[in-house]
Amino acid sequence: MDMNEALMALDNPIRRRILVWLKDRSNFPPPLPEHADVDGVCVGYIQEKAGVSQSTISTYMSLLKRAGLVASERHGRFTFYRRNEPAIRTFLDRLGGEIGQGGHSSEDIDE
Amino acid sequence: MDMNEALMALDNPIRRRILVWLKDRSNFPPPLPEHADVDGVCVGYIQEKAGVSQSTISTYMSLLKRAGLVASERHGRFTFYRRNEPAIRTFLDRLGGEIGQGGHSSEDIDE
DNA sequence: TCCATATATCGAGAAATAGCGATTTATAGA
DNA sequence: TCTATAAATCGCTATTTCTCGATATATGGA
Repeated sequence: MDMNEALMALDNPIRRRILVWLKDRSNFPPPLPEHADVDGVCVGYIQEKAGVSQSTISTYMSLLKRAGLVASERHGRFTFYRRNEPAIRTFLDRLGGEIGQGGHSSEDIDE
Repeated sequence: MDMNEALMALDNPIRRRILVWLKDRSNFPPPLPEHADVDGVCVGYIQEKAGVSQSTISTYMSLLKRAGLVASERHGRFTFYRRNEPAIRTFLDRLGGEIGQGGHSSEDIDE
């Protein structure tokens, strides 16, 4: 969990919205029957909702994944992305611990 | 409180550290006697601890201030910066509300 | 008024990011 | 094997950010 990468990934309204959308699958079209049990949303659906190009959405999802905020799973030709809840919680906890009120050492901030 | 600006300001280890340093004045040299009662730290001390140029620290503090995360107060030739605790709390609350687990609408995210 | 000092602002070059279309890769199915 | 499709990667230009030194501004004191 690289705080810089996570903050960078989140410094974009569309990428933040994607994280929010992924909370609830009802934000997306129903999955193909064969994927009814897969946990996550395929890139195409996210792209459609975000309204950016295919290459841009792929880059966005890579950034979110590199930051650890989402996880991906490939099923056939489709890549499904889902929130990485423990990582998101860790990120929020660490950010709050660092910059929030209360004692915390700045030594914990990695370059 | 512009979330984008705040996240951008925080996507830099030195700026995050400054916010942490400002929690505790013992991180800085003792104030001039005449400023013993002033709440905040003057730019020069922050610059010295951060180890960046004078113009850079001024820019850093402007970014943090523009994001609302710090407030400033001028006393004579000195500008004192201090944490804006309510704003920091608001920022963390909003970020947690948005991207944290639990129901929240993505409509709340401003472009 | 004149000077010293603290900070802000300006201007610039380097580096990073944004977003796109084109291309490549991987996979399912005919 | 060949084709179609989903997604990733590449290459590009425009924009933004980074960081600095130089300059400007403001203020207190001689």
